[in-house]
Amino acid sequence: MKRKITLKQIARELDVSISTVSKALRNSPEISEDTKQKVQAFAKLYNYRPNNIALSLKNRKTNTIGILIPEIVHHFFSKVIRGVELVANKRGYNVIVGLSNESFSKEVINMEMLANGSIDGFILSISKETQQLQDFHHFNETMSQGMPIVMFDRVVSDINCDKVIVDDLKGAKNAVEKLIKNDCKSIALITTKDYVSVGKLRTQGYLEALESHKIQPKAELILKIDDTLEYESNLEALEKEIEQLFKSNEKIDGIFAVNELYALSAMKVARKLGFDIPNDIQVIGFTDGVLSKHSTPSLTTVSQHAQQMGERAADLLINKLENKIETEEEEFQTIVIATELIERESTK
Amino acid sequence: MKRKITLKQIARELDVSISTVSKALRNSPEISEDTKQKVQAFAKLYNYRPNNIALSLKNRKTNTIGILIPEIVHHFFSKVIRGVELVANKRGYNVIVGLSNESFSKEVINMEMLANGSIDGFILSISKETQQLQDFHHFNETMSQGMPIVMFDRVVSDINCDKVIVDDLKGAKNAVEKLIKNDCKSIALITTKDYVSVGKLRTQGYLEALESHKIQPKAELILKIDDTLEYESNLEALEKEIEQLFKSNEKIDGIFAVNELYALSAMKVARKLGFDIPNDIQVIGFTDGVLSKHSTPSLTTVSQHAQQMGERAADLLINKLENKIETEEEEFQTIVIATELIERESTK
DNA sequence: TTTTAACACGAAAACGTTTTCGTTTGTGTA
DNA sequence: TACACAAACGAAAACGTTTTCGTGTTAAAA
Repeated sequence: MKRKITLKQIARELDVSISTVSKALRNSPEISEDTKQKVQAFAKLYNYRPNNIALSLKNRKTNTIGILIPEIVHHFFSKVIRGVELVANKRGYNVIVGLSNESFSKEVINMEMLANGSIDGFILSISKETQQLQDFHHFNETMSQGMPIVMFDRVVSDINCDKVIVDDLKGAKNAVEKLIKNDCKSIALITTKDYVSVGKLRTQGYLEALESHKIQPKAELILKIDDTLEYESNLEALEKEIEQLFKSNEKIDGIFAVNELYALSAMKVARKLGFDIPNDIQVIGFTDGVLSKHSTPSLTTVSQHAQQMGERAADLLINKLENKIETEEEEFQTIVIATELIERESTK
Repeated sequence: MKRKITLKQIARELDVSISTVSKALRNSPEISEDTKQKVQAFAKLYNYRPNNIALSLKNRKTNTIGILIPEIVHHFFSKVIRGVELVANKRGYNVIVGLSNESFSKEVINMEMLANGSIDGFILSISKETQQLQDFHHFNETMSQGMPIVMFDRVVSDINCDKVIVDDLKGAKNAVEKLIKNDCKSIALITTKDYVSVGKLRTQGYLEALESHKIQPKAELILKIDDTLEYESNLEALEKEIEQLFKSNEKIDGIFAVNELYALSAMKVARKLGFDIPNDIQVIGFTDGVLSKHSTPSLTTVSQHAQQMGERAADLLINKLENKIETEEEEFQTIVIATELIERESTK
């Protein structure tokens, strides 16, 4: 087991100085052709590669970006990671992943671990608990130390940093308007409690769509789920709530759900109650998941272009890292990714 | 924007040496109580944290593990990552992610990037292209430089390293035996071409199950899909092939598919042809995906315990990293994770 | 022959730590 | 008084690079 070879070892073997080796390998004109050839040949033979850690220390730059997300077993987030990885790799960066598991403290700890030199900047989406607590000191501290942050999807408007978001409001509005155009008269909304920023915006989109078509929103058609619970393990409870919704509002003929699972559950319950989709009830979800595509009937959804979000976020961050012009009064961008309504079988 | 504070700065401010600061912060008995208090207070005030990169360089240890997988938008792999991250974090390690995108060259490049000091060891699952090419030099080179590797799921038996695998053969055999017990007389297999190691093993499990029940396997009941194509984009082609399978074998009453999508497609086609699941045809898939749980009917599957695989792999790697007893003739383990048949609606 | 300039290379600092091994000071002992 | 010894601290090396700034040698110019 031969350890990796270093400049020092090459220098000793060839009886030259470390500086000479370094320069020879970088093809410096200071070094004679003879020496260059000798050194380069030797380096190739022993498969020399500069040590990244030493480079990072010297350059005070790791060429690594940290991505901090609430959950990785999640179609949306993994697609974002793919986008980030794609451009990061293309631009010579590595990606280090931290998971907050929706917990505030894990988010803070993870940030601190990574902020101590391991990475050059952050791409992150904040945890639910952080959204509830409204405690953002760790973001501010990190940024005040000169480490740039790009937030995506779940962002916090009070913080001054680059952001990549999806147009939740407009996406939701379009979806609901689609239902209205398709002749739905009584459209229910299945959403989350309001502290989830995206849930709130999508709810607002629903309301605006109704309003702009002179439809009076009814409180009993809006079901707000408490999603601090893991959904996967609380499917039955969710389905019960939805069933209740259907039973107390018999005229429901359209459903807009703020995520995939709510939409799927709604379809399942509807079918169980004897409704036909899309003839009796039309359903639209908000997501980028696999379930929508493969469910029966397949689900019409508002696509968020998750991978593109990741790509844009990575480009934003790397641009900032490489243009450190140290211009005081820096400015931050917010990129809004347009949503797209993907029509499938759950709507007419 | 104040940069992170260093030992040197603290030393200068307090008019002591760097060594004293370092020792004071680590509570060395060499330093007087007075000085310790002074230094520690100052450090706390300025939120001093040692620089990870400098530590890595000094200790020749990064406390970071690299995970290299073919694809991240994939339920199985993301669950593995979650497992890895979980124990890595608990044991004080960070996780850096590389994606090969099923490409040999990207796998090699990613390995080389990370092997140059960025990480202490690898957890990986090899790409399809690498499996086809049977070119494993990069693994051998990496290991010969003293960097440990743990392979999971898609492993290569010729390479001597720690491995975490699922008992593909037995899992498949159990599944098929379940179908046999459920009175299936004509069981079809939907699998991949043989170069995919797991596909091959699962096929073998299918054959062994038949054999042990004195059932003669029929070539026409075995459909081998070329999965070099992205499945998602070639769904129709896949469904055509399956439809053909059904039409030329009218007596099929059971299906074992080596992954989720094949199973789902089979169900879809079966329904389209007027079969009832599970009464006319029973279906079992092999996977850990979300689709199985939420499809209608929900799919009986062989679960691979992906997260557990990740956890075991991480423990294996970290143990090796921390027990570097430099005993020549080191030995490698292969951990086999038992599969579990999760019965849902697609079987009786 | 002397001066100059190009050439080829080496020494050393720097990045931020930790740790080993002095060195100084003060105190107690012979 | 001389000596040993502990206490408290500092200098320096080391991890592996890159880069700046010498420095010595040689060949060309004066």
